[in-house]
Amino acid sequence: MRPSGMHLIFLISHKPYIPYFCSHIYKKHYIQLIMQTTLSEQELVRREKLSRLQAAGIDPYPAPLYPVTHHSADIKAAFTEENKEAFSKVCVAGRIVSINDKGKVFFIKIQDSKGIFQLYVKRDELCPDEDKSFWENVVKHGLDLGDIIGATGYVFITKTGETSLHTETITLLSKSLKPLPVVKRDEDGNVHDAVTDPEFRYRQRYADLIVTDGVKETFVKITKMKNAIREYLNQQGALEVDTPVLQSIPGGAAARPFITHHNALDIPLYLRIANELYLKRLIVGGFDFVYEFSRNFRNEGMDRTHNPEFTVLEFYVAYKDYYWMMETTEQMLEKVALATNDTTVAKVGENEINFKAPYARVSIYDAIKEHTGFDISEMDEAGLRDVCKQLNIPVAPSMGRGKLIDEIFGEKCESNYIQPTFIIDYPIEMSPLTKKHRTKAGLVERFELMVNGKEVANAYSELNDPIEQRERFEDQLSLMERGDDEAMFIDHDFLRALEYGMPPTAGIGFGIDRLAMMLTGQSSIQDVLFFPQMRPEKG
RNA sequence: GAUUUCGUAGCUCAGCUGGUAGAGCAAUACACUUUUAAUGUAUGGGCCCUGGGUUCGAGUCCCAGCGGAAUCACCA
Repeated sequence: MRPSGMHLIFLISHKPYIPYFCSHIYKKHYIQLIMQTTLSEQELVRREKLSRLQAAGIDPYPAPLYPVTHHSADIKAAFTEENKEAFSKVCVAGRIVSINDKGKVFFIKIQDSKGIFQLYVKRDELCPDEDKSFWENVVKHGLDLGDIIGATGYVFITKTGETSLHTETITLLSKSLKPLPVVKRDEDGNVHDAVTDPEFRYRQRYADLIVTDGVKETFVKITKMKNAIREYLNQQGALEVDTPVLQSIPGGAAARPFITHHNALDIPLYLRIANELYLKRLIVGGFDFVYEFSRNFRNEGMDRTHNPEFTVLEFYVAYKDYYWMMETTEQMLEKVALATNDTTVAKVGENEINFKAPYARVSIYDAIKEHTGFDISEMDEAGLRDVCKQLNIPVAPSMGRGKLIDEIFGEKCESNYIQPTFIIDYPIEMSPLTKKHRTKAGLVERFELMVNGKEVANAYSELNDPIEQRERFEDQLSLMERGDDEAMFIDHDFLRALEYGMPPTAGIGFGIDRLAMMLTGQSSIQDVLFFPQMRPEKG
């Protein structure tokens, strides 16, 4: 039978802040969450330890800065018996990840931002006098896995050969009240009892970062990748810009938007599905080369390659065309891959993908001919429907010629392009913002970059004829009337901008999360987003 | 949205054809002054996801719900 204390309810002393717009249901849910948090045995033990530390005059959450001088990995890399003088006064800090209690000696491993480092903590060193209360109260009975501590001392190498800190002082910097999952690593580097539950890992990414090997490294790589992209573009003279996330007309892509409401204006607003139309307005305004890492929002399904919010890098360059853009793309990706992984080859599952330029260029008609045997270049909508039927591809009546071709390609061709490949010259119906092909009737100057069977980038010679752009928008409108809920709206302000005159321009959008997946070898988008979208936790 | 599958201690996981729960790590206590997945001894810890049903009896079987994952559909 548990003592009643085990059922302690964690009460908050002040009134919880509940946002005024919360519905009654959310309010109820929120209060339940706070009031019904029952503590586990171990959580209670930690709270008791906290009280005992405070009673002993130790502040478990001290305010002053802690003068850290070294990081774990730096000491391990630099320390030798010969230069030990340089490590005679060292101050480190980190989270306790293991405590090995040897009686009057503790081996405590702390994890800092660069790795794990061992503290050798001897009772008579910390408490040289008769008074051993600090040892008893803090080291022996006050510390837990997960606590953040600081330590000073000198570096040495133990009998077993591990570079360690001979500890002279220990300071508790933050008491941990919630036990972390315990993951053990043996001397061969094998991990035991790793946390594999995706729900835990994604919901509590903070804990995942502490406990799961390689997670931090993945995100560091992603930042490197983005930095390399910025560096490349900045060197080309590009200007990084910001454009609206809240838009009254969600344009630039075919997708279902999230809708929200602006109270003061009393109008609906949409979270952007793309930033394309705004970047082109800036080209009209006289910038030659602009880019933006655009967080886009699409109200569609989610799975291992789709998150409701995701990042697209778009850039637009005046006086260029899509051929120029292909060259720029392959040059940039080669450099970015190299900067991220020190090699142009990325391993994704079974496949080795080489980002070294140049990449193959295949027209979409050739791709379809190669993988299905059908030459559809001259076919009308009825012919395409017949081909889809023969290929067992389900189609909807709302689909026009362009969409049908897209279906055939997506179904039968896309997955075959493992190495980076430009698929070029798309049918006009599926590209309402793209310039007509200079020589091939019915096609536009557009390419998609396929890598590992997935679309990574989409680019074109931008349509800058305002009259034709208006007609293309109107075609979209008729698609909408046929029932295509992803067809584009007419953006009159964008048309007005084009009427002032936009130089010939090449533009591209990169799926940054997908690129991140490939360059870090992850197979799900959740593993390249710190906080992937999840269903709300139940109360 | 559809199908399949999973949900047991803080963590990783056992639990057979139904008989009201086990291990390792973590926790608590003790021992051990250079350990390394430390060790030894002892102890505590479970609304077996939730709600129904079948049954003398359900962690186990059935139904519904919640949550996760995989596959498919839509999309990047």
